[in-house]
Amino acid sequence: MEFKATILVADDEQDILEIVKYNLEKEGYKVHTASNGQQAIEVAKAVKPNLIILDIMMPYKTGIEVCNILRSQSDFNDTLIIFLTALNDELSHIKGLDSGADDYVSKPVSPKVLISRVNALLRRIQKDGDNKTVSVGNISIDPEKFIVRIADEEVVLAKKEFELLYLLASKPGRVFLRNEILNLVWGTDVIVGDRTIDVHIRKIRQKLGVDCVTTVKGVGYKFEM
Amino acid sequence: MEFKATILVADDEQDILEIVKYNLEKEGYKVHTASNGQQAIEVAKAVKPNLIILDIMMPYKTGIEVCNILRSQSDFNDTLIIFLTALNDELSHIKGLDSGADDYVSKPVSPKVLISRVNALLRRIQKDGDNKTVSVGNISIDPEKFIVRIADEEVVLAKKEFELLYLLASKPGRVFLRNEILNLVWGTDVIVGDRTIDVHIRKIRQKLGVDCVTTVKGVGYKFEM
DNA sequence: GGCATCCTTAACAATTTGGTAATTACTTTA
DNA sequence: TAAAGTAATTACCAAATTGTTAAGGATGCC
Repeated sequence: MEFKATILVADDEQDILEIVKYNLEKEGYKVHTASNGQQAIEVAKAVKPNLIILDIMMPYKTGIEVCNILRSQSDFNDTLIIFLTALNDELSHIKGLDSGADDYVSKPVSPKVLISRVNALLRRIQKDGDNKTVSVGNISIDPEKFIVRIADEEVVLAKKEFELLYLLASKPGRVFLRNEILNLVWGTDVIVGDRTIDVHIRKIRQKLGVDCVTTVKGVGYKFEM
Repeated sequence: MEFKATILVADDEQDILEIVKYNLEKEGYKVHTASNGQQAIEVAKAVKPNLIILDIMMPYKTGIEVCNILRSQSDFNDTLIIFLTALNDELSHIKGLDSGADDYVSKPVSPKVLISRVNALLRRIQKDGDNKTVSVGNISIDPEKFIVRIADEEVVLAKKEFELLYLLASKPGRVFLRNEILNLVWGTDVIVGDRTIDVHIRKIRQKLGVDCVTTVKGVGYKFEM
């Protein structure tokens, strides 16, 4: 993955949008922006960000409304939400958090502090074992060297095949839904047909020779020995 | 679960300790306390809290030190840490978060806001336990791996069978009306005949081999050993 | 440019599944 | 005990899902 995470920033003040965007990008995040509530929802649906920084007082829909709408959709269960707002009273603070947000930050705030808070939240959901070699049974998968070994025998996989296998093997036994696979291997912005997954799975099975990828009909695939 | 979660509060000011403890308990949390850094570590190891509220300036060990020590132990990977401190400068704020804490709150803070923040953090963690393995007797049902085990023997169920069994087993002993089953497994917008449930129940019983799904005539079905 | 490899898609085959109907068996009630 | 209501069983078929193959465009390498 190229970016650490994808973040959507929604604020109706252009200045703030730019400052925040600049600082987040400097930190290695992929940043999208929206300048009102309605737009925030649209962009969120389109790019499925990992985290959303929301102003509260915005035209069309307030941040609170946006938060409520997103929280009511299971697609956004894992999406972190930070309110970044000039509203500094206790009640807003509590209302913001209780509406399902993960953090509430009052303006003005230094970019550094904001970044630290973003990092802190994302740290929690960051995938463990990011670039580590996975070993299951006599199969080992090394994402750094891009090598798969079966009983010390080297197997050459193409990029997508490798990524797919690595994903499945990163949590042996766990079933990955077709949707999850699409999101995690292909990304949310690429649209590929369902057969594509099958074909790659087939190539993996073919090349590995060992039957270690199991189909769970109607659900997805899993890796197991 | 008796308590919503277990929380450790560490502060050297007795007043604060009591106020925070009182408010957290009112909210349904199990609360332990410590009045210095060293003690905080000991209590943490003893009770394995879900969340720790740490003052920074404490005798023996500062909150930052406590945080670093705990974060270096894998036992406390999932333990949430909130700094609650009078240090209000930007640098402390950043240092606190970057040392691995999940939130940083400056004193003075209203108990309500603190509670909201605690709730917000714990909400995240508890969501993870969403699809968790259900175990009753020697049967375990793991929705992540999509596996049913009876005394370590793996049983393969089809999707609908699995969903149905998982529903029943999620509340052992509780009777699910046919209507409930239809709504929860098939959804409200799908219309299927009554016999359909029977047939799936039958397949489950057949595949499991153990008689753990009981018919309650005229009412519905329940799971029990 | 020519060649090889990779990714994706389309088309079709193979398989699994989920649902229904028909029949039988069981329970409850009158 | 008969009748009515409810559930179990069986077998079958349609729909959904996945497997397989082949082909074309894209990309990179020599």
